[in-house]
Amino acid sequence: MDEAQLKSELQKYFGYPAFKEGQLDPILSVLAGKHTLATLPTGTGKSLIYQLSGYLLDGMVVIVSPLLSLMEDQVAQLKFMGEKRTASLNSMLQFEERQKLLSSLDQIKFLFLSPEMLQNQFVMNQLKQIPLALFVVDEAHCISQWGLDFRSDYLFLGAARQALGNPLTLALTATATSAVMGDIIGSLHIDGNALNVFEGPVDRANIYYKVAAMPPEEKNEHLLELLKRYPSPGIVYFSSKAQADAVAFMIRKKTSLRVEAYHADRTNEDRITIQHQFLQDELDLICATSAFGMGINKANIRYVIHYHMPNSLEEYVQEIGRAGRDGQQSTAVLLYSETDYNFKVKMLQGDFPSDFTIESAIKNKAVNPDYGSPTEQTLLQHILRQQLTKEEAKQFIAARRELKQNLLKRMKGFAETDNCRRAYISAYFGKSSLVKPSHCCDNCGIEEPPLVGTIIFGNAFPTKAVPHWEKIVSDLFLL
DNA sequence: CGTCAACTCCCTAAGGAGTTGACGGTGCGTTAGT
Repeated sequence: MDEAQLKSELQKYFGYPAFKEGQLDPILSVLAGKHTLATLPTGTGKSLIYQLSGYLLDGMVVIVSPLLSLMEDQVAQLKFMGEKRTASLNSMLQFEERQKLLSSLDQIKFLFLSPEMLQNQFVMNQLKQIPLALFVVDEAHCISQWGLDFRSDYLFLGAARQALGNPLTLALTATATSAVMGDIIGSLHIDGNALNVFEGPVDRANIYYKVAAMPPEEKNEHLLELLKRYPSPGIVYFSSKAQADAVAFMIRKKTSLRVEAYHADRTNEDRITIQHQFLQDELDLICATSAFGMGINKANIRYVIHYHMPNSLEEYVQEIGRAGRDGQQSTAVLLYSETDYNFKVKMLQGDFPSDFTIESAIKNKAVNPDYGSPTEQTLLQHILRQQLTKEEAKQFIAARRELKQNLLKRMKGFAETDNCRRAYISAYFGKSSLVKPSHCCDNCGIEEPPLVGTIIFGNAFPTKAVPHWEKIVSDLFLL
């Protein structure tokens, strides 16, 4: 199929007159029967790639997705477009619903599920009965980011693929270094000769980069100064749930900004409500941990501030990439402190099993569930599955530790460089050419660009807060 | 890493000095049944 024919199919199925940048080539590749890995910035219509390809191929499209909320969003979107042959197979289904779905898979065109679900033998047996058009791995960087120490089922996607007869495969992600792409291809057991890779742009020209170095105790003050100048909405990222809560509380007390904290300790209901309010512009900013963001498609986010740096530049780029999807000028600020870096280095040490733990796990052929963090246990289970010797296991752990430390060092390098930060990111992702926008970064000696929008800070709702009775009583008795 | 809260000790008791320990984040599916 050529480009002109594809365009008319696009018109027919979706009513769009033209493809967005980066969509066409992966679709042509898939339709030519090639396994395909494509990196495209979020918000540029990644899902259309498997949707249109799926329509033009016979059989069911299976989409592996990391989050229940993403599956539900995608199903809702397809149903909204009139595609009823869509379902999500996950733990939210009642047994009867699940049974009904699994016994009528031949009625389904797009099936969403988690990597964990593909470990279920009954599910796999049902899937094997159905001809597959395409096996899609959405947010494929999760394989590399989570597979070894967090959600090990990501490592078994390759085995699941093979059990399903090596179906045509499409892996999609926003950004990936060559190392991450290597992890993805390797874990999926894809034959490199039958693979096409398409890399989209990494740079986001409308985001201005800035790093402000300061000791931790000055961050609150500095953050308030920024919020005084920046129009809503925005995101502030933290690497601790407690600090996200504390700073959200502080902002609520000192400004009239509408703010909520978002992290894994919030209830599901709260998380859904907060996300919804944010999307509806009913919140000005969210104080979040890394739990917030995947699948968030909000166009008008004006700033992303990092109260703490993340563990890698990949994560940083993903998180700041949520700003300025509408193309308007936006700003990314990192509040950098070497204390934070040292703390993360220390934490990284505790993330890995000691030699003693490795040896006893291998000796007992089992992981002691009472000892070590969940991530350590996941790593040990991997060691046992791979049947590594003690020496191999120690080398594996040492290499893993070094890799994580290097990721962190490159993040630190970004914060501390005196050269162009945009160029640093570009080089990190292996891009050779870079066109610098007029508002590049603080190191390019360029003033921070003005942002368009309404500044709320302290003047929108001048309310004198009435303290809760418990607070009055507590103050009275100096509790 | 370096800070800070909680604890112990002193012993007349109170509160000050010294010591110790804590200190990060991401989510599936799970339960019986096909």
